[in-house]
This record gives sequence, structure tokens and C-alpha cells, in this order.
Amino acid sequence: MDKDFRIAHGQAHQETPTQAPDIGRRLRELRKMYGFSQRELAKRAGVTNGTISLIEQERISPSIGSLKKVLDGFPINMTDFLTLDLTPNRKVFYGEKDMKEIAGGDPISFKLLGKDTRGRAIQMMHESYKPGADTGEEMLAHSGEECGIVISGEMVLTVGGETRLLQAGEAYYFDSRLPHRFRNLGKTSCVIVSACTPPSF
DNA sequence: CTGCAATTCCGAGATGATCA
DNA sequence: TGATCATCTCGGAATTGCAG
Repeated sequence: MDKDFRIAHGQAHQETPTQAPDIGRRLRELRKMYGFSQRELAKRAGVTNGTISLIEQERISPSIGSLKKVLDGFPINMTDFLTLDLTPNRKVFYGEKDMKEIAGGDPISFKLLGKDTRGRAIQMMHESYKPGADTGEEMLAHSGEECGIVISGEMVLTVGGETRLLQAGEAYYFDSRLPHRFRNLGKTSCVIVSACTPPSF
């Protein structure tokens, strides 16, 4: 019977709740994200509000069965519940002042989404190349993969010996280990929105 | 003495009512 | 609305009884 396999081992009442993977705190944050009261969630899950309260306070360690019932009140599965970043103060939205210029700005501008990419799987940038801008004869090459979409203007992109003129609306995707070079040979600035993984800046 | 089933005890989760 | 409390329920551990 899964009912007897407790999420937190040992004496939940006496020992520190850090043994458990933050069940209570996670449940409370998830519930608030969805804007449910304890009673509302209890009704959706088919348990009592007292149970929700006790779980959130980590005064009980719910069985697998009852935790699953509670999670049925949300569109989330057990794995996501235990692994999702529910930190309430994580940054989601970025204004222009939150973008970090990492290429000097003239003639090439790379505005990095977020000033700190540590812990991220994706690096995203707003790139701008003035007419004549060139990443240089010395080809770029680094580990990872990158892709981008030309928003305006045009870009001559060389990847692994292959060259192509990309215009607004066109895009690229390549293994960053291949030698590559970006050149704006057009008459207007070229704007690209790009992504790279893992982050290289 | 050993092995097994039945019974009892106890701890912890869940409930429903109530409080602040 | 969230927290608390008395009570209920359930399952594991311990104990008991009995046959072989």
C-alpha cells in the first residue's frame, strides 16, 4: 500500500523538516500562484482544509496517496511539483535597463537578456550590427549551439565554409563549434534576436 | 522450541468543528 | 481565511495463544 510510504522519513514531528523536499513550502507557494485558498484547494483535492494547513506547516508528512490527491487540485504532476523552481522572487520580466551590453555597442551591440546568466540553460541576446559591422576575419568558434532570427536589415553569415545572405524574417541554427562569422554588408543596421546554449557570456 | 495466525497497542495522518 | 484541537481511522509492531 503506497499510503504507508511516507514522503518524509523518520519522526516528522520532532526532526527538522529539511529532511523532506520542502513539501509544505512548495505546496503553499504553488497554491498562492494559483490564487487558491486552503479551503478552495481542499475542495478541489477532496481533502479537508485542516489537512492542507498541516501539510503547509510541515506538521504532517503526507502519504504519497494524499499528496497525489492534493496535487490533483493543480494541473501539475508529482515530478514537476518536486522539481519546479517555485522561488517567489525569481526574475521573470526584463526592462531595457536589465539588458547588459557586452560588445561595446558600436558598431556591434550585443544586449544580453539579464545581467547574470549563471544557472541558466539558455542565453538570449538582442544583436545589432551597423552597416559594415563584421565579427572579423578570425572566425568565431566555441562549444554549444546557437540560433537567431533576423528582425530587420540583412546579414551575411558564414558557417563552416558556407555563406548565405539572410534577410529579415530568415533565421539560422548551427553548432557553435563550426567556425562562423557575421557581416552586415547592407546599407542599414541589422537586428537579430539570438539564443545560445549553454550561455557563453 | 518454532512457526504462524489472531489480537492488542500505539503512533501518526486525516477529519470536521471551531476559534481568532 | 488560516490555524487549532478533539476525535477517528489505519497500519505496523508487539504480544499472545496454539498446534506441531
